[in-house]
Amino acid sequence: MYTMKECTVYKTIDMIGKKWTLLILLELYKGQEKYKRFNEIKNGLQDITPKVLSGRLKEMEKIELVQKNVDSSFVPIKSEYALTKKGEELLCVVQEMKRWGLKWKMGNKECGLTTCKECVL
Amino acid sequence: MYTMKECTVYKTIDMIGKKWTLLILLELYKGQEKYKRFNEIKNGLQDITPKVLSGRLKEMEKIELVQKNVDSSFVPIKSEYALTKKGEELLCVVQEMKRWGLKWKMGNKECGLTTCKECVL
DNA sequence: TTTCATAGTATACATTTGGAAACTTACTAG
DNA sequence: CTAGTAAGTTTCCAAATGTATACTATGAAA
Repeated sequence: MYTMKECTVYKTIDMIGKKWTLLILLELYKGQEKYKRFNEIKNGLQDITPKVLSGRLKEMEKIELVQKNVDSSFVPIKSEYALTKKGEELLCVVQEMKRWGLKWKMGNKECGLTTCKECVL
Repeated sequence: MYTMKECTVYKTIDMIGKKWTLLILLELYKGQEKYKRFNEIKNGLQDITPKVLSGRLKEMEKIELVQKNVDSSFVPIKSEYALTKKGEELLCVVQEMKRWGLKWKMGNKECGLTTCKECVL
């Protein structure tokens, strides 16, 4: 018999539906550099606490949305995070959210690009 | 100064990011009838409790994703829910999730249609 | 020697969600 | 009178999640 848990959408939401996950994804996408450091992400997402960010990044690494590189030859140690292909392809979900959010105005002006790497809105 | 809370994506996730919201949306979309009754939705989403469903439907009505009609001439009372235009247009987000979920296989076979109104996967 | 920075971890606590189960109201059917 | 149904509500509890604050290691700089 059919169960909810077999539903693709259900499974997907289960993977990416937690608070911050998609916002971290978007933050990693922004800017011109592929890799971002822990504190860069943290500062971009102002309200996130290191505990939560650290937790989410680990989950995201595990399900292969994010790839982590550690360079311990640096002092202080240098950790970098980037989107994987799988993670990058999730951006279309974020873009649809943005498109929808802009259309059903929530006080924001449209920058014109749902795929803009620069604007913050 | 710029705050996270002004971000369109952030605001959108805040509105629709809670557990069950998108699944209820999808459930309302399924089938041939525009309107669905409380217990139909509940049965479609097996694991949802009436408390949670009731709560989500109210939130969704408030932000105008869902339209509710009550016909109290019926016995027992008849409540029906349908997607609004605003709600319907959120389905593209769900569709992108489905597309992504199918591409990065999670054990499901593709039905071929991300917009299928019938299949459960 | 004290301070600073990075990239977190640890601890304690508060708040938010969600879930299970029983209960409610109104009317109808047997 | 009892049972049943629809559409929830209520209560209580557990788990997930978030927050604040402090702390860690390492080495460089002042």
